[in-house]
Amino acid sequence: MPELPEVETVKNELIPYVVGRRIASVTLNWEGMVTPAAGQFRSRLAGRKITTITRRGKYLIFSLDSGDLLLIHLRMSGSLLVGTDVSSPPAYTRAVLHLDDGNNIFFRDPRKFGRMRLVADAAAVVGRLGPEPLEAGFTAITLAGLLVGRKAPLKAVLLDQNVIAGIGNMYADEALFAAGLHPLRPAGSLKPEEVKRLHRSIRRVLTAAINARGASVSSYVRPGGQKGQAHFSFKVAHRRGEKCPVCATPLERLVVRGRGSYLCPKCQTLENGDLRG
DNA sequence: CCCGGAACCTGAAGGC
DNA sequence: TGCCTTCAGGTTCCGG
Repeated sequence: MPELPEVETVKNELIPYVVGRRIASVTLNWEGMVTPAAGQFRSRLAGRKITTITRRGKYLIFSLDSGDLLLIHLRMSGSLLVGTDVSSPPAYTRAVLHLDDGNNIFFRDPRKFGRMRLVADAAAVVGRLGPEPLEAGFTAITLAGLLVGRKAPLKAVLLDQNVIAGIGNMYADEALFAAGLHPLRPAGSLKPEEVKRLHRSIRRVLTAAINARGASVSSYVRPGGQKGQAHFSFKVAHRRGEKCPVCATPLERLVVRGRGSYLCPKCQTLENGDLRG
């Protein structure tokens, strides 16, 4: 699933193909994925030059010379693929941005969850997102302030995009394991030392995943079609039944707020202040 | 405001 | 082998 490291990788690898190019035209095979409606979406994009691509949380933001912003969210199964052959697009291609140099951006998305929104003001979509966890300003003190007073499970708070932007199910599990914290710990119950460990773990896990070009556990691939490598370094995510790499206890999966959560029951206990991790 | 659950989708995996 | 059910999870919406 595309989370912060996957979206960051897609952004970095799309930039050489896209920045400075014009969108010649747009093909929509699934009109439900765009806002505003298809006609206006196409006409406002046609002929526009893409000046930059940035990322905010799990959103890709294409800046256009018209002042409009194209916000793309890959959700569960989306990927953006670069190619020149329009006659044989990737399977499940829902939209195509045809560029003025013969390249095309294919939005492949088997489950049709992905979305593209064309807006004049990005804040309307991303304005409520929490801080970027890899920015310098995101300190252990920042994190402590976000967790204080919350009774919700730690895992649920990490997944809340309005608290911290970009963490999804896989990296929440990996960060919690690295910090030795149980996903059901009430978020506000962490001691300062535990918050520090969690802060360090979040940044290490996300940085390592970006360096590995993302995790291809599902249908995620990079714009050139290559897979990422980050999942080979996962300690617990999607490894039910395997042994904990630290203590060899069989890993478990439980459901937290409807999300499958992988953990080591020995390294990640519910007891307040257990510093095993 | 907070929480939980359904809905959106469809391929993959598991059960019988 | 094949049909049927369940699972997967990012986000939004709705009810309590």
